[in-house]
This record gives sequence, structure tokens and C-alpha cells, in this order.
Amino acid sequence: MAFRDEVYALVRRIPAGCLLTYGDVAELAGHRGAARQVGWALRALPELEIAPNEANLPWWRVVNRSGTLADFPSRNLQMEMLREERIEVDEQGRFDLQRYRWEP
DNA sequence: TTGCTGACTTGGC
DNA sequence: AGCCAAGCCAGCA
Repeated sequence: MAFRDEVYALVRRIPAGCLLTYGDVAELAGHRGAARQVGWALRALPELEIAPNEANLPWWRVVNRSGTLADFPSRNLQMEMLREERIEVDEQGRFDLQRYRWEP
């Protein structure tokens, strides 16, 4: 099973209203410290012609360790999705990881 | 094959 | 709080 598919399998299990960091996903996939590859896997989604919503792939529930979003094309969409799931954002546009982090 | 690149993290200032 | 270097490893040229 490819690393990419391990990532997708894990992301699918994140409950609504919860968050996971790139590092968390990497460790759960058995690749501790390979956070960058998780980012790569998520970035590859549009190129794979996958419709994330229809594929039940809540990629927007993966954020970085600072509780912020990096500067990538779909970050605005991600913010919107998180807001719909009642995840609060502070004045600096950050999430409370202590509160929303998913612990399997 | 080697050598970059990168939706990241961590530890040390 | 921020900056920086090192580590990570799947693709790609």
C-alpha cells in the first residue's frame, strides 16, 4: 500500500469537528517525522481527479502544528469548511489544537 | 543513479 | 513570540 493511500485512509477516519496535524497523520501512518510527505499527498488530490467531497476525504481537517493554514490555493475553501464544522478561529486565524485535536 | 523540491516538525537560540 | 538548521521521504528531472 502506497504511503499516499495510508494517508487517505487515515484522513477519512477524522470525525467532523476534529483536527489532525500533518505530523499526526505521518505517525499514524507509521512514518514518524514524515509530515512533508503528508502535505505532498494532500496536494496531489486535485491532480488525481478525485472529488474530495464525494470520495469522503475531509482533507480540510488536516492543519499544521501552529494551528494555522499555509499559503496554498485552497486555503480559503479550507477555512470555510472548518467554519461550517463549528471550529472556532481566533483573531490571528488560528485554531485551538488542544481542543479540536483528534485522538484515535 | 543523484540531486533537488516541498499544504511540515522539532529543537535550539 | 520568532528565526534557523536539520530531519523527513515520495516524486520528478
